[in-house]
Amino acid sequence: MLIGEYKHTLDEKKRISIPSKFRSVLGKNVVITKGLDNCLFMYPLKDWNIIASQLGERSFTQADNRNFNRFLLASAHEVSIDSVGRILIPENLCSFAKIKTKVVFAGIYNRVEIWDESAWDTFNEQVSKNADSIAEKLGQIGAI
Amino acid sequence: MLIGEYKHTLDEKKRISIPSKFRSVLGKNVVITKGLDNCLFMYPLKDWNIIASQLGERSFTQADNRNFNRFLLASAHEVSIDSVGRILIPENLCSFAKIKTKVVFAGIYNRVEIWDESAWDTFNEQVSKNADSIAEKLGQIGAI
DNA sequence: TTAATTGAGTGGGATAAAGTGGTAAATCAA
DNA sequence: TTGATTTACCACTTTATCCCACTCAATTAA
Repeated sequence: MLIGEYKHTLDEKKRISIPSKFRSVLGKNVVITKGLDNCLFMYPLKDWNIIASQLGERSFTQADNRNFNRFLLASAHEVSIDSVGRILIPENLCSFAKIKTKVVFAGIYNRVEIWDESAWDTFNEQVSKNADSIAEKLGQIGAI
Repeated sequence: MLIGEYKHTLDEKKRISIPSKFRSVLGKNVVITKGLDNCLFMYPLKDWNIIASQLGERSFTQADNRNFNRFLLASAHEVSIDSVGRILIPENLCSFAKIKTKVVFAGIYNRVEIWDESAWDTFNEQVSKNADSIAEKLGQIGAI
């Protein structure tokens, strides 16, 4: 399972090392794509394949399907983890997530979220404030 | 699976190189045709044959069928990828998609979309803004 | 407590591949 | 046959990938 929060630095070549705790779960090849709330999602290849095929099988005749697939599938990149545990973050994803040099990896069960540090801090602060009320809402609809 | 976003340049001879990641999936011969939202669709030959036969078998008595088939089937071109991985984009498709020199290839599961760069940027910006709400919609109908 | 060892994170250089531009050969039309 | 257009081939430039080396922190043993 992917849990925990780690801060690493992006080098000049847009390389960044994956937290070592995640490596055994992620395997050799992972997929990175645009996530919601301006972060990036990273999936182990086999989890990604399930998600991608569910999305990809949907008809292109519906505009919502087309657009969401453009968002998630077109921005996805399969990247492989190098011999010392690093990946290359593709240019367009880097700029989407406004990633500079300090990066946060957040393990969220079956995916890893990749955030620019300052964006993470800001977002996290907001969520922390509202965690109580979000929890109540989830409780009401039987989520927890 | 065809995923990822790549920017390439069309040369004077209307040649453009296919992203190398796509080549093994696409094979030697591909079909390009008019796509929705003013882009072009490119399919591996065998996937195209399936789609084309599904469309072709719909009755021509329905005006919508006739028109959609005119749109998709009539504008389709089979093109072959040359020794260094390039294709020629047919003139009429080029002007349909308003392609100038900078071109975006977007891999969307079983097809590749070909966009003029500026058109893609504009469109994508809109989609990114609405990604949250589209995701919620798809989530509600059990897509993800 | 201190030194040694291990593993993780970071940086840089060499090599290979991808992308692009141009020229020569071939095909077709006038 | 000649000119024009298309196809195939070759070459250069840039980008990406791989590999090696160094630093730092943490853990373990003397």
